[in-house]
Amino acid sequence: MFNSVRVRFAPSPTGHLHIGGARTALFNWLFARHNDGTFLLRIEDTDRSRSTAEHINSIIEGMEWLKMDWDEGPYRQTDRFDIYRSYADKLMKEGKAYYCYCSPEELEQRRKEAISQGKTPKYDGRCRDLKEPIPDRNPSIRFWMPQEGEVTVNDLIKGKVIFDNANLDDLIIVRSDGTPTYNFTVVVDDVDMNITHVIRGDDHLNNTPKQIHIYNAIGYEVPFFAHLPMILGSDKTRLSKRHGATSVLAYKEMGYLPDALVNYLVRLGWSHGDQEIFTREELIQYFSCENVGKSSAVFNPEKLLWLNSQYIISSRPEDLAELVMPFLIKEGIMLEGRTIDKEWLSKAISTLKERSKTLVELANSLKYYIADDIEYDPKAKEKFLNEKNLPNMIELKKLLEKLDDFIATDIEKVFISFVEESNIKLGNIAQPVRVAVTGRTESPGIFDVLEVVGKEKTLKRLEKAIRMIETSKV
RNA sequence: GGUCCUAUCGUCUAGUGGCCCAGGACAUGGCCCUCUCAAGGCUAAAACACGGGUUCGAAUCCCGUUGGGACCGCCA
Repeated sequence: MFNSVRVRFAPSPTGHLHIGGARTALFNWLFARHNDGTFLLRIEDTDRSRSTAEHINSIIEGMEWLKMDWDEGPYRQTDRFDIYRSYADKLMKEGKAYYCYCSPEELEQRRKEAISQGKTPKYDGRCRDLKEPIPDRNPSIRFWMPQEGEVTVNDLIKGKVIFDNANLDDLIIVRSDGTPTYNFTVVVDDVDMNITHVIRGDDHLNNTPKQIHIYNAIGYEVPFFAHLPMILGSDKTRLSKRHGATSVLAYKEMGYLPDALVNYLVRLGWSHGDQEIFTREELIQYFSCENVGKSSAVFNPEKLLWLNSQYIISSRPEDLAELVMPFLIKEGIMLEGRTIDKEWLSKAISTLKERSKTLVELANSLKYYIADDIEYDPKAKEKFLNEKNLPNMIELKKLLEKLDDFIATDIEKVFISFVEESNIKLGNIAQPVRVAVTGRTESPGIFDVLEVVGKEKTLKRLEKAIRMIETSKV
């Protein structure tokens, strides 16, 4: 039994935080929070040539955006080389590791040969019993893997998985330049950081038996393992750039809500009966490795989009007003630094919530509320802003001018009585007005639109439309 | 090629031997609501990969086949 749960997310900063990584992080985070444990962030940057500070920042930004807070770290493996060194020395001293003088080129050549002969490429162990160093060569350090027997991985998700030791390679734990390698650093760190549960992608399942042997050699108890199924693209191959956006921050820019992404990601592989939408609290309360599926899942952008629209619908307009602000500026709908009446904006948003699937869509719809002037959609203009509708528009404008309280219920009364008196359908007047005021054929209910746009702008826009029709008449 | 994982509607999944001639959700079609567009409601079509066992009984357990995926680096 362990005292308390300690889990970690250990990304390599060779790219942005992507969908797959984010889900791994999320499951770790949920597991920690559910068990009242500790969640740590560890940057695995031992590959110095491919790791960048920019990616570290981007990963952290992604984590923060998704509101997955960590209790310890971020640790960086490059800060911990002394620790790996001491463990490597210990293994050398105990005869559990040895110097290997084979050069990468030689190894590569032997590997190619093995493959061409149809054999499994495997290190032949030729340096194991070397008594004398080979001069003028910097050796790497290899771990002496047991050659007989088997290891079993007791996986919380996959169950019991048995590996034959004979298939395991003597892997390099320290490169010839003195830097440690992945399979060694993970074990040392997980031991050193008292990790109780290793939750990661199942692409690591095959590494696990090797790591277990390293745990044994170092003399530490192995943690629990949970290997998560992969996320695939629509063609069932590993999710990559080919499948569209894979960076978490790209979804931020496309106007997705972090909670929606989290909700979508958690349902890829995990379920709780038939429930589709969860609050964070529910996720933390319900999450368990037992309910994680074993098979890989295909990433489905349409369902994510639907979830996002659901989250927008259930958000408070005031909150959406804050969230949409950067998009209004980015889309050039609002000038940076210009102030806007928050209460009015919230009212506008409440009419738009259920027709916006993303914050970008919301911002674009907000355009006809905020802008001083509107542009007509050419087709809409042609169909509704014409001579046929002109008399009605003129008449309605007159009636609206007389209205003191420019609120939806009163506006509606004006429309209804006008429609009854002139014996036309509501649509016959609503659509031309809609185009005159929004420039489009689709919008929230016209009475609400007019109220939000306000009397002054409404009349101005109607006037403009009327004049435009009149001048084009000649 | 070797090793390992995996297999329910197009997709995400419920299902842990009888409650299942398989339920929910996205997407798709139809209808309702309606000033447009949505949202919402109703509804339709849509799956246990295949073959053997075990069992009174199998989507569920076992074996095989096939399909899919991952790993086999001085990458992580």
